[in-house]
Amino acid sequence: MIESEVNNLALLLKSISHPIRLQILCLLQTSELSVGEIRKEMQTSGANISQHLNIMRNQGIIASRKEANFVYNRIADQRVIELMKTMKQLFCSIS
Amino acid sequence: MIESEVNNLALLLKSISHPIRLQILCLLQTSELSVGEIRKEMQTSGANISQHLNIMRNQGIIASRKEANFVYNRIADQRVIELMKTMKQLFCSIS
DNA sequence: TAAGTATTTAACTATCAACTTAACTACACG
DNA sequence: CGTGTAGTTAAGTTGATAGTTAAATACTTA
Repeated sequence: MIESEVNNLALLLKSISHPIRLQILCLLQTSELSVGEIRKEMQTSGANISQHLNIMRNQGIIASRKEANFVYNRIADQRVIELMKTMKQLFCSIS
Repeated sequence: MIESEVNNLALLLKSISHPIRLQILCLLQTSELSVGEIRKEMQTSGANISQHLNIMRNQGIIASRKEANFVYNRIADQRVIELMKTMKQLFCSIS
């Protein structure tokens, strides 16, 4: 791994190394969801979720589209979906 | 993923989400190395490397053995080796 | 045992990350 | 228009993280 790759990968990992962000990525593995739909599955404020989504948007991991007054979110990078799959297989009992 | 798995995985990812720690893991992919040998490959102080190694030891990712006055380090968890391989394949041009 | 090498630890400073609250924007619909 | 709902943003507080320096430990060898 060259230096820039190490740095970029560290940034990417940092942006997913938080329980709330990991859980959001799990939820988005199969389908696009609005902020409110994500929120229903988690125990924190909407502001907090919005901030965590923003961290991942800034990293290019999550893309959003607005429809009416809902914002629908999806995983923007297929490699992150693959990475999540691998991590589930390696670190979870039932993936 | 259940809640405890999400939390543990977040801790694990956090402990590798730093350029220095990622680079150390790269170096240790194939062989065990002393702190000094690791240091030669990197641009930071020995104290700093020791601190980063300690973060990964506390997480159970790295195991160390002492021989004479060298401390040899290796990746203690085969799953982390697998994870590194996957990340290289996904995010590096030449893995 | 004294001096040298390898590594760790402690103390400190600076920077960053997370959460809360409240204010704000955007859109829908009566 | 005004009200309600969805989501974002800003400000402030608190706690965590990173790096530097210096001191301490552990071992080796003369």
